Amino acid sequence: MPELPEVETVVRTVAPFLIGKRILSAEFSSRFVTPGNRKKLATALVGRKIETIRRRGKFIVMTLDSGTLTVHLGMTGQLLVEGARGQHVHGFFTLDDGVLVYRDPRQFGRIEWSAADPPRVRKLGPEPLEIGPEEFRKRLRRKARMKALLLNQTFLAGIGNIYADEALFAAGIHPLASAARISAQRAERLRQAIREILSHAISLGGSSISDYVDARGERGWFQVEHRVYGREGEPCKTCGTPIRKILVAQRGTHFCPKCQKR
DNA sequence: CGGAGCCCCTGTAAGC
DNA sequence: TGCTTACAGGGGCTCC
Repeated sequence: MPELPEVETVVRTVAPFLIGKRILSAEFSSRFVTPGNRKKLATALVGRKIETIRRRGKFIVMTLDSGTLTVHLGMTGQLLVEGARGQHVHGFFTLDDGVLVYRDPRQFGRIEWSAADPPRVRKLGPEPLEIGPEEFRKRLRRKARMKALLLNQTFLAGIGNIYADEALFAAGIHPLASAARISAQRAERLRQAIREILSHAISLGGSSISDYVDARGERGWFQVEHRVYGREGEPCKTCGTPIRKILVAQRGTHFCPKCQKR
């Protein structure tokens, strides 16, 4: 499931192939990935030149010579610099040099074209790798439970289920802890943990749990360093206590009941 | 505003 | 073995 480190890796691996390229034609086949008039969208993109590409939260934002193309990978989306039309391919771009393929078995991803950054990008909270201690503490003054807050993209942009669980473990915070009651010290520990975990995950090309690969089709390696995510019943790497899994905000939530007290 | 609950989707795995 | 059901989850939505 692509979160900040995976999307960052996709952007880094796709950028060298895309910058300066022109879209000769585009085809879209999913009414979920590309809601609205798909033919119109395809036509609008013909002849457009890709000028910049960046990550914002879990979004891939491409500036074209006219308009902005925004891609969200959802759960199983892949942006590939080579490939062919086939099963689960819902976006196919012919460029003046090569092709760009959007593949997404579950179709939770979205591709949209707009004049500027779309509202859901504008609503995003700060980048977790950029936020400072004071702004972070200020944003924690909320009643929400920590796990739910970390998943909230208007709080911080880019953290999903895996990195929320990993960061809370690293900071010794129980997922059900109330955000507003986190001490200043522990809040700063959490901010640092988020930074370290996301940076480390980026350096390992992200986490490949099911079908995540970067734009070249390469898997990431951070999954082998997960301390809690996907480790229900296995011993905590710090204290040996079996990792527990509960449901918080409709998401599977993994934590160590001894290292993460409420 | 918070949060529960549901929905979109399909591959995989568990249950019968 | 083969069918059915549960589950995985990002994010948008409604409702309280």
